[in-house]
Amino acid sequence: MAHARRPPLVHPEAADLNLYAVLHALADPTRLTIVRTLREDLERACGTFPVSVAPSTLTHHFRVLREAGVIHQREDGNRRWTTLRYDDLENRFPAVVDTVLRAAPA
Amino acid sequence: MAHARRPPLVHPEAADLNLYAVLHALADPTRLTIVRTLREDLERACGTFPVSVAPSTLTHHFRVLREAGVIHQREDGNRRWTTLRYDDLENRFPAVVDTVLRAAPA
DNA sequence: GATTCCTTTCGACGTTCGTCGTACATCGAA
DNA sequence: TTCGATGTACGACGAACGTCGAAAGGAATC
Repeated sequence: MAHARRPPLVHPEAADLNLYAVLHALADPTRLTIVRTLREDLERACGTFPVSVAPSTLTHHFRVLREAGVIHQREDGNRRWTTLRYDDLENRFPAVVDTVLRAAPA
Repeated sequence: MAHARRPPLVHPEAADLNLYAVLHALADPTRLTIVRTLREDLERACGTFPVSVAPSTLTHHFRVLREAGVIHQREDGNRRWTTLRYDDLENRFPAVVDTVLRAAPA
């Protein structure tokens, strides 16, 4: 019987998204770079983001984004693929993501 | 010769506003309530906001907002009047304030 | 002067943050 | 089976956070 080798990834329900958690998640240069990258490319592996922090730091930022409901991650072999939960975010907080991205320095 | 009795209030230049500082400032229920109140009423005295924290905590939140460039405060007697720096915010980060306010729970 | 009101400063508290190094687990390929 | 690549978990660190109470300053009023 198949079961998860690693603790399963927890994603909040769309209805449970919290604006303050989302804003906090966006209020960091590394994390906002991740979000902008995902807004352009649909899906990415963890190691392929144009950020310059240690791998363990990157894992931390992914957790913050994931627990805030900003991103979704799925396992595939020893890779972890990440997508933006754009529809859920739009539904709960219309225009927030794009407005923030437009305001952010490139 | 007139001079300030209290340390003068420091406000960042409009050109120095930092998006991450602004997002962090908005990512707190008490502070976002202050911003929403100021978006409706132009100017308010410190003690007149519909928030329920200790006075010293309120002072802390005002400092966070002021140093992020979100609000402006001026002295008048023993009152401190607060306004939203809406034009400066719009200029640097168009639509961010209203989009966030629209997304926030009432 | 004395009093009262508005707001701040200070110090404290427990918590969370962003960062990292190290160690580990998993997978795919040689 | 061994190796390298990918990504996580854990523990640590200094710094900042949100909160409060106590004390104080300055202004208006009695």
